[in-house]
Amino acid sequence: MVNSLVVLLQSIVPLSDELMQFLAEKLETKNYDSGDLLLHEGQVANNIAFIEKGMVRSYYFKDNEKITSWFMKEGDVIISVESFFTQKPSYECIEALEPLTVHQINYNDLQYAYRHYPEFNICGRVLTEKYYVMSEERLYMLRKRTSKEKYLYLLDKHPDILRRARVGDIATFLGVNLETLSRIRSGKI
Amino acid sequence: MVNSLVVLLQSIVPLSDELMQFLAEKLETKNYDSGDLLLHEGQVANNIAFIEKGMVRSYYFKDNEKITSWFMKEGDVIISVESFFTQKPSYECIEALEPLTVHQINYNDLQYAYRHYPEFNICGRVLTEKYYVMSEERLYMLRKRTSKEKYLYLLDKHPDILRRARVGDIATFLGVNLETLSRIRSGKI
DNA sequence: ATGCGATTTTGATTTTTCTCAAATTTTTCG
DNA sequence: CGAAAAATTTGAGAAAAATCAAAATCGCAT
Repeated sequence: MVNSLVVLLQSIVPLSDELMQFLAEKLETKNYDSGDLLLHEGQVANNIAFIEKGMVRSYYFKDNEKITSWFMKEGDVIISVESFFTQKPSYECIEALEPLTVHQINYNDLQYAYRHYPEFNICGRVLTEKYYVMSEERLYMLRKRTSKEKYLYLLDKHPDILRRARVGDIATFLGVNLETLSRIRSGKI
Repeated sequence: MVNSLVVLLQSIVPLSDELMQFLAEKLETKNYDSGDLLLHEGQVANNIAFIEKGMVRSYYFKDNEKITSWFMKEGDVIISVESFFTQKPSYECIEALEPLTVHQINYNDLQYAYRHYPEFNICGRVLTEKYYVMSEERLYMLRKRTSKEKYLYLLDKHPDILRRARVGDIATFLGVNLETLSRIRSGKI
């Protein structure tokens, strides 16, 4: 069901019947297994997806190491920001960390909706604003000085991530060594 | 003159004469001296401003230290993202680092423009997308491991900031000690 | 030009974090 | 269930960065 997405959009601005009809036609539901990639490095992000169930992370390569850029879960709208907005090849991958169900719409259909249903631009703007604010919050977190401060902030704001994601993936997100994070978690630091 | 702002907006989407008229009426030009605050901590960000000339930084307090969150300069649109979008009191301050000229519009007028001139939402969305991408780029920079890597990345992408801003302000932005940054700059690290 | 305050640089030492290596625990799947 | 793989924890030593203290330089106002 696409219901939870409709609820989200309607909470921003009432949608016309035609727009609802258009979205219902264009939205595609997809399922992934844990470990599957929704977006590969070098590929242009062609879809924007709403997570019905499960969790993903985006990551990029640096010196052959996978660096996590963020985690997203049910209720979130996911894209590779830069690639989708600029329609250039992505430096990021998006990986399912759990069995995953998403509803997605492609770039062209989305742009069509923006052009033909003016109120939909409000949805687009408000959602973009929301994700921008969240991006700034991650910046706030990463500028914390010590590894322990970063960990504690993440624990406070996103305890679910610490429960559901791997230590190694969280470590690269925080810019901390895997072993250091393990020591922090077990109270040795 | 508000010309450079109009050029920016028109490059995103053609604006109707009425909208241009509305903006011309509502935009207010303000000048600040170096060191002046455009936004104080605890104040709700009421204006979104386009920088005609000069540079600013946003910062917040942590343990009585001012932590720089970003630098913005001529051609940029500046706000305290979180406070303006959510209309809650800001944890950030915005400080002029040089003599500054901005053109600003207040929150209510902007919301009015979004409601009455649908095409203006496109401007809003596209600008927000652009700043979102830039925010993600800062995250990329901060996740670099060593202090030197962060410095070199900033030098590569924003050499003007390194020229125009104080070492101490750049240091808190990068999450690096002032003395460490000084040593990196002089090649001792 | 000159002196004061702010900013930046330099030095020595301590603390934090990383690295490498290995042991342990957990998860996956035939 | 049980073996293999993956993930996490632990330990010891090395490297990076922070801290504290002081000197040097810069920028501005008189």
